[in-house]
Amino acid sequence: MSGGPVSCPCHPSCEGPTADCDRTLTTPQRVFKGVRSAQEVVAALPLFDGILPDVLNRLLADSATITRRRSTLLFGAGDEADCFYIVLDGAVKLFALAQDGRESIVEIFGPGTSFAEAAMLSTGRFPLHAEVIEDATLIRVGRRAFLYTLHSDHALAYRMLAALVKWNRRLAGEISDLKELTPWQRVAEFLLAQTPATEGRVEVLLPFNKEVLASRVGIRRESLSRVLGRLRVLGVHTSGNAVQIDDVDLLRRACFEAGSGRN
Amino acid sequence: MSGGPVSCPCHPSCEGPTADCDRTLTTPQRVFKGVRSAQEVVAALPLFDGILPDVLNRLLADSATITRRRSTLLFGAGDEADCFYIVLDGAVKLFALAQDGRESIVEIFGPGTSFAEAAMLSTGRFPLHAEVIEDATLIRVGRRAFLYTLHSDHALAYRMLAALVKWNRRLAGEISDLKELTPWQRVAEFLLAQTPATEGRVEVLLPFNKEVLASRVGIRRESLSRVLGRLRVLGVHTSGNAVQIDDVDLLRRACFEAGSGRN
DNA sequence: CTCCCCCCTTAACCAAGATCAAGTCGCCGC
DNA sequence: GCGGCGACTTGATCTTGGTTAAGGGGGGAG
Repeated sequence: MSGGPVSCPCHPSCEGPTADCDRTLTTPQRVFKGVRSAQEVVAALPLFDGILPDVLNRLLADSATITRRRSTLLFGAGDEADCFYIVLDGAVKLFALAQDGRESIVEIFGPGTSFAEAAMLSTGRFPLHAEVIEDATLIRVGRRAFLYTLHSDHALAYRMLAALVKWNRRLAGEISDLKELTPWQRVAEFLLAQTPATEGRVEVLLPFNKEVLASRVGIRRESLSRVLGRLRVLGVHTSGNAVQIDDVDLLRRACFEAGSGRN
Repeated sequence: MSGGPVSCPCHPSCEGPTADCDRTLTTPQRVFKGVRSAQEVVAALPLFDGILPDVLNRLLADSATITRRRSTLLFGAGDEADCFYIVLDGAVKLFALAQDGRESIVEIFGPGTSFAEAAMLSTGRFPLHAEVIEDATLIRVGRRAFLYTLHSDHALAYRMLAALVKWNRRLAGEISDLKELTPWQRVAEFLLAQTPATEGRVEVLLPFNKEVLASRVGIRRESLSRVLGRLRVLGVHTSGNAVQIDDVDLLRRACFEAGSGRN
C-alpha cells in the first residue's frame, strides 16, 4: 500500500499571479527537448492517454514551456488556479506551510508527471504551495484549454476520474504508512520504491537532498541521518545522494518483519 | 487544512462476494427512515447534487437498503468492487491491515456520506477493508446502475471529479497533520472539528469509541487516555463518549500556538 | 589558497509515545 | 449477587525521535 512511484494527477499548482520569481531562462544549459518531445510527454501522461491529436493540439496551443531554477516558488496556497503543470525535467515539491513557517512536503513531482489539474475543478485556488527543488522545465497549461479539452473529450474525464482515484489511494496508503510504520521503515520503503529491483545489490540515486527526503517521510534531517546510520547493518550505505543497498530482499523482509513495532 | 467534517466521496467499498456476516435485520429497532427519506439522502449527497429525478430513480432501482450490526465486515481489501455504499445511519470504518494484524483506520463514514464509489472506476477491487463500527443502515448501489448514471449525466461526472478533488485535499491535509502536528494537537483538532462552535463552552459527543478515535489520530488507546488527561488543564473534560470543552477558542489557540513543537 | 556557505553528521539531553502489566468501572447473562 | 467481559485508565519502564549545539567536508567565490 505504500508509495511506489505512481504517476500522480491532481493537486493544485499554477504560477501565481505574482510572477516575481522568474529569472527568465538564465540557464539555457538545461534546454527543453523541443516541442515534439513535449507533445510526446503530454500524450504519454496517464491523464491524456489516447487523447485525440487535434484535441491535444488545442490543448498545447494554450500552453507554454517554461524553465525555472530551484527554489523558485511556482505558486502559493490560495493563489488563483488558472493553469496546471506538466514536468518535463527537474522536480517540484508541493508542500503545506505551518503557521510557524515549517513546511511539510505532501508530494514531489518529477519528469513525466503532472500536477495541479485538480485545483481548477473545484475551488479554483491552489490548496498548497509549489516550489521547484531541481532546476526544472515545465509545461504550463491554461485553465481554459484544459476545461475545453475536458468537455470535448468525455473519455478524458473518465480517465481523469480514474487517475484521481489512483492518486487518492496513494495518499490513503501514505496515511497508513505514517500511522503504522516507524520512521526507519518509511525510509526503507522509500528506498525500495526507488528501484524496480527485487533482490540483489542495487545502487539508487536519491532524487533530492536529504532535507527534502526527511520531510517526505515525516522526520527531521538529523533523524534521517540516524536512521540511515542504523540501516547500515542491513546493508544500506550512503555517500552523498548515492545509496547502495547490498540486498534488496533482505531490506524488504526486515521492513516487513519489523511489522509490529510501531515506534 | 485539517479534517473538518467533510463530505467524502471516494474509497472502495462493497459488500464482498462472501455475504457471510449478515445476520439479516436482527435489530428492527433501528429502522431506516423509509424510501422517501433514502431518496432525500441520496439527492443531498454532494456527489448527486442536482441529479435528474429519473436518473435518480434508475439509480435506486438497482440498489438495496441493508442494515448491518457493528463488527460486520462489509468487504475486504481485494474484493471485487461491484457496488458502493451510502450511509443512512450508523458508522463504517475503512481501514488497512498490516501484515501483523494491526489495523489503521483511514477514514470513518457517518450518516449522509457515501464511500467506495471510486473503487469501481479503476481497478474494480477495493483497496481497503470496510467494517461497520456502529449498527448501520446503508444503501448499496450496484456498479452497473452507477456507471449508467455516470454516463447518462455528464454533469454528474464533473461533480464527481470535484468531489474527488475535495476528498483528495482532505487526505493531503491529513498527511500534513500527521507529519507536523503532535498527537495531542491532532486530538484537539479532532475535537474542534466535531463542533461548529468557535468559542465558549461546548459539549461534543464522540462519534465512536476511544479505541477507534486513537487509531484515527494515529496513536494507541493508552496514549489517547493520557492525552485527554493532559488536555484537562485546557478545559477539556471527558466522561464516556461525552466531551466538554470549556473554551473552544482557548483550545484552538493552544493548538495553534504550540505550532512549532513537533513532538 | 582560503574563506565561507551549505549540506550533512554526531552527540547529549529531553520529552513523549509505545509497551507491558495491573487495575477500575459498567454492563450483561446467569 | 456473581462472574466475566469489554472499554477505559493508570503506572512503570523503555525506546525513539525532537531539540540544540557543535563539527566535518566539499564546492564556489574571491
